[in-house]
Amino acid sequence: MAGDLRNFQYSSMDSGRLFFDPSCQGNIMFIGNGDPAFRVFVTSDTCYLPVHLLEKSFETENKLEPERKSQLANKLGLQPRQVAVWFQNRRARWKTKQLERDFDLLKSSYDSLLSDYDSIHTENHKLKVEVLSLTEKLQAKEVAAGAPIPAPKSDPPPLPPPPEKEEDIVTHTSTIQLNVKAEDHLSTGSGGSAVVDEDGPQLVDSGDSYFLNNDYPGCVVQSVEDDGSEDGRGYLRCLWRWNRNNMRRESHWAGGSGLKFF
DNA sequence: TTGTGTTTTATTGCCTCC
DNA sequence: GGAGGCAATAAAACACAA
Repeated sequence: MAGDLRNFQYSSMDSGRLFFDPSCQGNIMFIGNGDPAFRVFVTSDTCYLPVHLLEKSFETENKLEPERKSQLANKLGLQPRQVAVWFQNRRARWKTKQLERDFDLLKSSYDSLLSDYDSIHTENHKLKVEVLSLTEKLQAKEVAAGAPIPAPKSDPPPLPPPPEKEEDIVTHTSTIQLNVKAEDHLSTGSGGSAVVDEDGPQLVDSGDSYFLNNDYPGCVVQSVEDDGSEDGRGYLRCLWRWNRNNMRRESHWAGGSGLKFF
């Protein structure tokens, strides 16, 4: 094959010596000794290795219509089937990468939620301690004034300390009885203050719309009182819950929509 | 040099759409 | 029924550490 060797630099990764083939109308060169498998496409300002040409085409459209397949195959000196296979494998690689990106996004979202959970849990504990302290002060004041003292229904046991690691949260959460009923939540209305359920220490609503609910064991539930639909109904929605073995949180599970209308 | 892990190319079987 | 897509996987090439 007639021609000469020229320096080639496509990028920091792709460089070397090219065999320039003047018989190819000046726009195709070959890496090394001219093996057609290593041809390079040259425009006025850019060199394309075959894979670059395929990549460029893939960026434009990741599906390959027959006409474009034939064009690429002709240009690259490949069988149309090889071009099709390349696109197929390229789509598979893209999908894998996309899954990795999605996973990273979900993980950062999960970490953020976990952080929110921790701070809410800490705040919850502080408020409970404050309620107990104020209750004791009130009782002492009533004793001093000679007023009859209503017997407390029960002394809520102290909450365990807030979890610090994900594994701790699993254990810790399983120690809390989730027995606040939806009515309890709804009856707290717009007061916005933390409420201690009279059966125990499960507090749960700070007046916002996230709480624990017996209809959804293990769930953190959101109450949506007006979903914007014409029927005017609201609904409860399980935002996430611990899976069966309390090993991890899950936001979707088989067997239900996670919605309960009221 | 060799064992091991990764990447790329190609094949197979199944599914969907026209 | 044929074309094309996808998932799974085999085979070859390649990279790299011991």
